[in-house]
Amino acid sequence: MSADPSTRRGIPDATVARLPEYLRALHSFSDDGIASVSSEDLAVATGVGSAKVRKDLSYLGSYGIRGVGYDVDHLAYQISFALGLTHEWAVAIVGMGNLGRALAAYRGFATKGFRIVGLLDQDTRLHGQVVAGLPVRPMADLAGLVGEGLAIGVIATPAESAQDVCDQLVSVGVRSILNFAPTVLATPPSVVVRKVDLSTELQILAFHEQRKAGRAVTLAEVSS
Amino acid sequence: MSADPSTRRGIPDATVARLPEYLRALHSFSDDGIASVSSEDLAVATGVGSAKVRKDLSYLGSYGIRGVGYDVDHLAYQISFALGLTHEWAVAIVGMGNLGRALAAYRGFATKGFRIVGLLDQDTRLHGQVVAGLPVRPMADLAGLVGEGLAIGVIATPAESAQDVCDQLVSVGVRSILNFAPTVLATPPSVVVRKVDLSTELQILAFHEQRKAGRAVTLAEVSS
DNA sequence: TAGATTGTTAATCGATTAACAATC
DNA sequence: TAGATTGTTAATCGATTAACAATC
Repeated sequence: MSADPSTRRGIPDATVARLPEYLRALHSFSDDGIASVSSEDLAVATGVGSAKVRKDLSYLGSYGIRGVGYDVDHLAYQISFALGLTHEWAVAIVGMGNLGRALAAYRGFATKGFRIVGLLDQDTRLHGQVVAGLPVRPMADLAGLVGEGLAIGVIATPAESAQDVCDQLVSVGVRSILNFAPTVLATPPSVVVRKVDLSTELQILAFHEQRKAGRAVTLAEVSS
Repeated sequence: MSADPSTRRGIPDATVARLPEYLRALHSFSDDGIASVSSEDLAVATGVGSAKVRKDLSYLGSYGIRGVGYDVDHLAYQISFALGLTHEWAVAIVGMGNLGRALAAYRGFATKGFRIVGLLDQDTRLHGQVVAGLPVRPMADLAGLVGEGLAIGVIATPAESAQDVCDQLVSVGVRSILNFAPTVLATPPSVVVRKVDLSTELQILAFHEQRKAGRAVTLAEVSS
């Protein structure tokens, strides 16, 4: 039984990355007044494949009912619990350029259980400026924020200062970092870094686009 | 020999996703005046593991020299070629909210071979407004942009309008889409969609943070 | 030649998928 | 009971890794 707590640890990374997607779909079903869904319903809503949905959910425990499906609200709660979303997480954003300001203004965080508790920048000229209702603060305020529960740091600085900022986050005890700067960060193994890189995403699309263009040329040649 | 053109197709997805990272490292080496690097040098710069670096590069061909390493500029060119970055790609951004504006202002695109050729929004009140030097245009202008070479569409709208915008992009012939809206897009199989979701990233970090917090509690209990 | 480093092999690991017994 | 759908198994697939022969 994978509901056994002793085997409940060790949810595969690929599964963890899909859990937020299922959660979003479940919230949407709940908003539509749908109380129960099958793995096939979730598959259609997330584009994931019903066998994979069932396998993923089985890592959390046995929360479905054979012949019936999954209770929408109960499953949503179980996924939230597994992801650690049953309490709020405090987030700080470092780097108040265009991207940092956009992130600070983004409403999606609050509704998902993340609270922005600090906006920071190394540029003293920005200190005190109000962005999305919060004052921009100096890096020296980091330690105090950690005392207030800061758990996750978001780096939205240029590449050049990202490692320095990362070191400061790590030194005050932040162990989860979301990095938007286009650079690889060196951190101790205890720190988890996830990276979002806009140029990398476009480059991967370019690779596929080029392959499609290549095929189109081949077809054009064949048909001429 | 994997340099054989007949086997050069079919670079694994995981490898494609790492090629931009190698390319960035190589540009950095080149800027520092370094002409030749080993797979170990690239491993350190990218955090990837030298065996994986060599395996990844072997899918492109045999561009290294045994006992010596890789010529920085030549390897950078080969990766650029494989990714389809030897010519410019035209990009349109749809959705001129905070995020869309930040993306429009981002300098990183231009230096990587992507040119923003259009900013669009469904809101008529924004039309004509100038963002990052370009006027915001109505969705009806999309078809014309495709005629001018538009290849990649970036969706930076709220979730509610993302599918509609996506359908419009697909209908005019855009087959590569980068989606920042927190929703799953339905597209024909010929369209490649990549998704960047800020909330999902934070939720994955929350999962790991929670596991660490759980361990810390256990340790605290043991040591008390 | 001696030392260094690639490119490739083969073993291992982790993720996906189809099928179906269990069971509501 | 008959129909539906889960949870799990086992096969398959793809990615990672260590080791080393090839070779500069």
